[in-house]
Amino acid sequence: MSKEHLNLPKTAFSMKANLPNKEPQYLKFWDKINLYEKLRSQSKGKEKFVLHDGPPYANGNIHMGTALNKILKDIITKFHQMDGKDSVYVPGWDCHGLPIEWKIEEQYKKNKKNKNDVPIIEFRKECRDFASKWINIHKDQFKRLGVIGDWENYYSTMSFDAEAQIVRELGKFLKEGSLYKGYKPVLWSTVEKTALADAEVEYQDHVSDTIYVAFPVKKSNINELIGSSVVIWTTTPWTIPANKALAYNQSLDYVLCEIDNNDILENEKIVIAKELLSSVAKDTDYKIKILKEFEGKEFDGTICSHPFHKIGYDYDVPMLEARFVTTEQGTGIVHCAPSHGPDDFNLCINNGIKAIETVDDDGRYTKHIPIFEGIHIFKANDIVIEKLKELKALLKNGKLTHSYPHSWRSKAPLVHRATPQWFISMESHKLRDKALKAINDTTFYPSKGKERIKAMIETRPDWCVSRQRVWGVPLPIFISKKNGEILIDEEVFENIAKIYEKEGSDCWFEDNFQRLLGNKYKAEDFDKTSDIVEVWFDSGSTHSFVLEKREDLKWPASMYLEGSDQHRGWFHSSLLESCGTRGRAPFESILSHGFVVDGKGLKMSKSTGNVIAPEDILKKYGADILRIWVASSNYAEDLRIDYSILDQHSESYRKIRNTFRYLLGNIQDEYSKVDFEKIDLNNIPELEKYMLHRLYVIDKSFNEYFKSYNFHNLYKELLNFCTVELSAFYFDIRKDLLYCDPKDSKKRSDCILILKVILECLLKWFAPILSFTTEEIYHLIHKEDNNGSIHLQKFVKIPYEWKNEELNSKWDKLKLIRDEANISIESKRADKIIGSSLEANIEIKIKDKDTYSLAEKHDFSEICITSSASVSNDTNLEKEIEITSSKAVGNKCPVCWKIRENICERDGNCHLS
RNA sequence: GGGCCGGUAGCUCAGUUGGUUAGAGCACACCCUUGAUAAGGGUGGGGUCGAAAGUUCGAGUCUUUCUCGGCCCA
Repeated sequence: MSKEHLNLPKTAFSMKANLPNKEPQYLKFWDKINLYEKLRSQSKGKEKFVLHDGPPYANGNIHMGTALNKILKDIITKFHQMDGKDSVYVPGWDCHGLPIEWKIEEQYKKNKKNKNDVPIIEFRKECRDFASKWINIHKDQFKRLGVIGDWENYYSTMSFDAEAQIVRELGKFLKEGSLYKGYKPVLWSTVEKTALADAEVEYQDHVSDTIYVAFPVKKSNINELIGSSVVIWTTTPWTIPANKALAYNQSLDYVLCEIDNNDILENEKIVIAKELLSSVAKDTDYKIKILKEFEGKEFDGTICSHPFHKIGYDYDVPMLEARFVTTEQGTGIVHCAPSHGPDDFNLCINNGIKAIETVDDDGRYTKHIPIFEGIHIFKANDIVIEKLKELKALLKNGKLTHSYPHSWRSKAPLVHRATPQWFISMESHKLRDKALKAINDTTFYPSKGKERIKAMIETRPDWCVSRQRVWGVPLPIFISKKNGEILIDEEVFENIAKIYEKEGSDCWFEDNFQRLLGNKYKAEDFDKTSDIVEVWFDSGSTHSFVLEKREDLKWPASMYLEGSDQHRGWFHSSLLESCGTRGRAPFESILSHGFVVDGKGLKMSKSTGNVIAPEDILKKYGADILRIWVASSNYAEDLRIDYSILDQHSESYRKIRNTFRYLLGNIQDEYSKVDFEKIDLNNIPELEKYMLHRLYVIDKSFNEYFKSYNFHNLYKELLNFCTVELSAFYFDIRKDLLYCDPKDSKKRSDCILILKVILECLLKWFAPILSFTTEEIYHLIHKEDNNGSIHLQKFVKIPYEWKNEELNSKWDKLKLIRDEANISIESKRADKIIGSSLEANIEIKIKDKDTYSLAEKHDFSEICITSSASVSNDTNLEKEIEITSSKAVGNKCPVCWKIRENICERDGNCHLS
């Protein structure tokens, strides 16, 4: 008997995947057939699923986080597409902003060029070119991951229509009146007369004046405090005139004390933190006696007077609870000048105290600072100290050398200074309430995202949308020279937008801005602001210039999908922008994923040396392995990755690949579509019927998992199906039939039919994840469909009739018997009595009558792959099942390799082929 | 420092309202097979569920503290 007479598997589907080399061919193919266009035209009129792309910043190569994000988006997009929707994905990029400006300035630095010598428009052009360059690089990197989208017509925040629409959006807030002018501290250089970004700051040692200042208590729930003074310590005496509040920590203990020299202060009793008592005593050289101890939380409701209350500073200075107050230095009570520190600003704004313009561009006190107006802040310390002494408010002064921010350019010390900024109010037009309601109307995956963003919206201050930079959309604000009022006229905003649509926003920076104003107003009557819009407003508006503007999309989006940091970023800004302008969220659902960390759960960083680049993975494993990693990881938590984890996934991939290979080999790559509805369930073997039931069950949970975006369980289900139910069970049992039966026997044909069914199911189930491999298989079995693609297919519809719970529970029992048989065979194998299971005969004894009557109808030599099997009933058994195996004696059939005493009916069966 | 989240076998993950001896796949070990062959099958070992305390007849599950890690804020 020669092997040619057997029906051995034969397929062109290689065992070795060679993904890194093969995948790029499919990228070219998708390009060639214009897959994206095909998908759109094919699904015209179908219900839309729009996953709106959160724009990555067009700067630097992609990293694992971006790869994860894009693959996850692609998997979801493909799932919905195959589910029968028109699932549209339009990628986008965020282009404006400081990091790009910074990159260009760095290049200037290298070339010894001065930024101030370069015209703004030229500088902006360089920024634009820089962003364009990275968009193109990103595009190729994202495509390589197998992501299908409208790469030709992507969106960007720097496109002319985007810049125009951003103006229109701001116009809506201006018109409504929720966009107002306020003040906020920024790091300011009085030398360069400009605000500096964090990246432009250098820290150097600096000698500062230090002062202990007493604030008389005016009102308190602790009676003993009346007539005492709360003492603060600061290294910036010049900010004392701008003081508006004091901060304490409710979890610290405080003391009321008496100091030995009662002539120096207005009040002889002082209040400081208990823990800092000795350091204050040492610092000031006073003897301090404790009169009373109390907890920080008792400060609640306490109001002090300003140390200058006698000379016109007669406002209340409330004591506010703040966690940033520590006992590292000072007195445990911190002086707050909302115009001169970010902590101070935030604490005060949350308590209804706004920052004002206390210091002008040159560094001189403004009219809001009585007595000191016109004095330069760098010369003010001595004057302030003198005044404090005079008014008996100074406990002690000294000097301190500490690390202090300086300008990287001029090396001059910087200050926090409140500058005019533009804010969107959270309250004036109920933006906070609208946003909170919108959160409730949104579905979150995972659900914990809801609480996270809710907590932020509940407590966030007004949204500052202005920045003192140049690479961005200019704030479309004109201020009347006559009365200082903002020009609010929709016609003007629309006029600007129309101009931007044609030529972009560069024209804002031209000296003559008459044409921006149109004919209605005269340029000479107005000042033009020089601020740009902060980039979160840009990206928060993408819904308006992408979702609303494009015919192929819909508003609101079906889903926004980003890393969990975007609860404060894009989810947040999009929510506010849309609630402010349209009263609802621009998304129906939000899916947030965790961060990529290394195999130990630590964040990736260059210094730790645990960074893995997507490029390395693509080269070594291929995109499909990376896609498996995405699908199999639980995105609700952080996602671990290292080479051992990838090795493991690539092992699983091989298992899946070989499952396909078995299917393809046995149908000899000759696939024909099976009409699921037409399978005659009463006319196929029970095992095949059982497999159809299994397909039904898997499909059901597949759909449940997909609908809840539970991919790691979905993937696990599919992988287990391949491993446990197919490879180790069904395929193993059916090898005998497939290899040894006549090619056209009824039973074998039935099996082949089921293999085709399984192939189609698996191929489609895996397609959104294994985008390349499933395409390879699709083309192997659809040679007629040259320009087709697996990604143009729909998921299978499994007939309800395939469901057969009764059969399922029956086979659960039969499988238990099979397990027992394997254990019995294994013991004989260990004793070297038998090798392969076909060398065994098994004798099955069953205690339970019902189980016996169920089992006796089956050929266990087939189920257990042995040469023979007997089944008998023995109610006297101790165990439920008892199986003895023995070495089969006789002749090995050259065809089916079963060992029989008689000649096997398959021996010499020459009509096999 | 604060807010939110998490820590279950080497790895990826299950573990319903607290209820038998905590599961699966992969990996690993050993064996078989050589007709899915750089494949396939079988058997098996492996976990003080991050730590401690508490509530309870009973805790992976509830409470508190601690610890490690992540994101955001400061």
